[in-house]
Amino acid sequence: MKSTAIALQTAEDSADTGAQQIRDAIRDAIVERRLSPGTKLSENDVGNLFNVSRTLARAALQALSYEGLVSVEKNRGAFVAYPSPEEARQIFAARRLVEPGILREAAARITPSQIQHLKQLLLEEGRLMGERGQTARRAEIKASGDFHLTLAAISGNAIMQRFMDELVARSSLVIALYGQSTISSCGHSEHGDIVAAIERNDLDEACRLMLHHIAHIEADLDLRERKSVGLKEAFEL
Amino acid sequence: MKSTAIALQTAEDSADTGAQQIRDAIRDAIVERRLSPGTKLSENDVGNLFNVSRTLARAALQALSYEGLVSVEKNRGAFVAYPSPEEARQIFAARRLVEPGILREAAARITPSQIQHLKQLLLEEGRLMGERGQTARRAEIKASGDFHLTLAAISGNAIMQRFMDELVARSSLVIALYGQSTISSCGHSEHGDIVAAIERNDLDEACRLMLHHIAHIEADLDLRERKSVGLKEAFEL
DNA sequence: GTGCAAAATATCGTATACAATTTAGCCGTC
DNA sequence: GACGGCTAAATTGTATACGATATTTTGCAC
Repeated sequence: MKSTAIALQTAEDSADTGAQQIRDAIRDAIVERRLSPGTKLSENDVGNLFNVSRTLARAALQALSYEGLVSVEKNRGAFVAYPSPEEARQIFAARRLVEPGILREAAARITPSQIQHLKQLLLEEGRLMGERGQTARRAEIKASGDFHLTLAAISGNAIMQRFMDELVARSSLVIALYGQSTISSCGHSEHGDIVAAIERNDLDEACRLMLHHIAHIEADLDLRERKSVGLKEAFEL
Repeated sequence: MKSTAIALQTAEDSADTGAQQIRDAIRDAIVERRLSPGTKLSENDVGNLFNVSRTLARAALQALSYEGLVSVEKNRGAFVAYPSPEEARQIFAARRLVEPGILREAAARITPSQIQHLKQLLLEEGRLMGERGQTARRAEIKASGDFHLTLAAISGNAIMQRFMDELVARSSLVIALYGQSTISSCGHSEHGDIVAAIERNDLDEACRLMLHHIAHIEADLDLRERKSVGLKEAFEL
């Protein structure tokens, strides 16, 4: 198997050049659920896949481990993160904690053209929901997260934006693991409601809706401890 | 110069072994202000200082760059971060955003022994304020941050705790750069007030005090744009 | 055929080596 | 004396190499 999916933006200004691209490519693959939780990411394989040395592969995996998307176990290797139910709860607790604040900040600074941009996103999201197929599903997942990330971007705080990046990405992992409903991106309409509340400047309501929205996503999860079923238990009985 | 200051905790379970120690050592040096913003951290020097190869030095610097304590510029090297006034504002905005929430969560779960622990910290902090000398000053800086970090730990959310780690460390950098008053750790008494409010279960007041406290720290900063004064301007006139 | 021990294999941890880029010094010209 | 370009030194970017640790396989005894 040769290098399959690269094709990302050219480059940023910071960080080491090569590793960044690999990092982003893997990150996208995880967020779009082409890579399942627990999948082993050996440095050799990653390096071969992107035609770089283990050095760069390793750097990329390290970077991903800082965001919690990959867990590296000493002398054993790197794996796509497999968040525990407790971790999942903490991720959503963190989102409940920060997203209302981000929303308030964003609403305070939002411009008409940015509102337009948000609506554009919503439209796109709705369109994807109608389509069929894996690619549409993946795009939909991404679009669903993009709504929250765009709000963070509008808030104008780069630090919170980066944090939300991490939280949204990890949320995607959690949903992949524990999500029940087939509807991957829950409550598209809820996004619309939030925008509407922002537009009529009803911040308290917007925050309430945001919290409701997050709770709604979380409610779709089945966070019972799974005892790594891959063993004989799966076949007994 | 040989290896000077190591002596940290032995090891953790995750991440690569060696780089972690170096990372922590440099991190401590930055937070305690033994390393000034803008100081160049060449991979060679770091490696020599800790008697490891550039590989590990590089990994440590990369890790620090993810926390925003070090900025690596492509093909130019790594430097102790020199946060811009805008960055400084965002750091404190982020703290105002998350710390009340963390405080509420912590207060809801806090046990008597943890309250005791907090008071212990306060005592230690007060003791250090009385002492003289660089080492006492450094310990005081660390203790001041530890109060906020302990609260995050008590909240029981590992994700928020890690985020606070980053925010507190970066705050230390900002204060080193833009702080005016000689009193490095402002408002020790404010920490005490917060604990008191928690103890009598007055959460709203505790949050109010926390926000006031953060604002107080920020008010001591002089966040005017400094046009990299290292040039001729410093000598003209 | 099952269970354990030991070699073989795969994979990670770290160091070293080489290529590419930037920075500093030098020299000649204007 | 100041400016511009050229060469040399220093520093980073990436690859390869070697030793250490974990995993799998093999072989043998029971």
